[in-house]
Amino acid sequence: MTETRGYHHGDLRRALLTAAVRVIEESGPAALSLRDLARRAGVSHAAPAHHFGDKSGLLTALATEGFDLLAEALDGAGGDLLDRGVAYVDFAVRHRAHFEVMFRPDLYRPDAENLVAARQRASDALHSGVAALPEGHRPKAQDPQGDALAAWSIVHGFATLWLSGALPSQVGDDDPRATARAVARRLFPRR
Amino acid sequence: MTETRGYHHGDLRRALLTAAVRVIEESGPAALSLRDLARRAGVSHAAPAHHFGDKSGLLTALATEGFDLLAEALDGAGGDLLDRGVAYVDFAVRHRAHFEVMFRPDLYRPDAENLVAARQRASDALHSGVAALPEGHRPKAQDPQGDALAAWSIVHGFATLWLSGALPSQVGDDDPRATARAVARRLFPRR
DNA sequence: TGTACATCAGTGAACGCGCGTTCACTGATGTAC
DNA sequence: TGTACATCAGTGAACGCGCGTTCACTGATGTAC
Repeated sequence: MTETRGYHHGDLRRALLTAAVRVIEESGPAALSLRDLARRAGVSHAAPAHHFGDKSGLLTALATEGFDLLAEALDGAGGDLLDRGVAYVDFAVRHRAHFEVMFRPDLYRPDAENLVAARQRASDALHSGVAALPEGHRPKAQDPQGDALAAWSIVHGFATLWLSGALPSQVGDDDPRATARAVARRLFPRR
Repeated sequence: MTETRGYHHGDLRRALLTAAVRVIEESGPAALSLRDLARRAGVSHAAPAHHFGDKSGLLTALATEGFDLLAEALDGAGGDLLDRGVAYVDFAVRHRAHFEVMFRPDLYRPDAENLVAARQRASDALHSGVAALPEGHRPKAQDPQGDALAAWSIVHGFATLWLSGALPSQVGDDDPRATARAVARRLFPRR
């Protein structure tokens, strides 16, 4: 399993981020420690500081990556608002570690340059979906801002509830995407 | 400030819960430590164990209280589904510490008897709102389960986004209730 | 093709800290008679 | 009204643990000439 390696790791930065995702998926962000990540990467406990400085540096990198992945996922979902909503939920489910960190700005440095840029890209992707709606398909043509907020709320809420395990066990257990679609569709009855 | 007290505290259990709410509001649940709570309550660090056993015992009590407060808030909001949705958001904003803990079952013991009962009461309150909708006011009369899930998702999503500070700064800063109402209304265009 | 040197990545020992938990204890309170 | 006793709430000392951070170091890599 463990490949022998020389003094240098090769891609420790990546390895630490991957290990962090694993830990967060298993036990949540609170369980994260740099020493543990170093252990998992097979490296001395002081090594992580080299790449991230400290814990919040690592989480800033993770959140940044998350916002970029989200922007990609939304843009890759096409122009249909419903598809984009489903893509949002799908992202949250498949990248739950990133997702959890992204929406806990107390865990990282929300003013970091890279992070701000990535968050903006995700925000643009989120709003361009609503803006691209053909006339007559919007719930209320007068208020695209409000439309976007409502759409964001419903998919974010579903994703959050699903991830926290708050939903009754029969609901969307095996296929959150289909349930998410059914839920989001209620916002846009004309579709 | 500090009242002199004898050997016995009087209501240490309550004092510890109140201190926990304060800490969580300031720094999140991860920052919680029994020793710190004991310090804030002016009591020796071993005292909390007497009332809650351990940290997850304390958080179980906090979550239980939260579900009960939520059930009360929903039932007190009357029969209008929109009012109930707003009450949900209002609860989250005014009891953010409870709210945050409630939806992180990894922090407490989700199988504790009192907790299960309180959660059930909250769940009943949540669904009775939808069931009470007069015919014709439901978004889809065929699927009240789906209606409830959609309604829950949109208010939960808005509350979560608002609490995490993810919303652009102009949105609902001073009055989340009004914004929540506008958002939730989109689910029920007939109202 | 070889050598010298700068730079970078990772090491390992050491530190101090706050934490949870345990345990024998003591002070206060309530109740039985 | 008083006394004896059980119960309960809180104490304080002690323990072992994992953590973050610092620091002088060493091994590996790349580049200039």
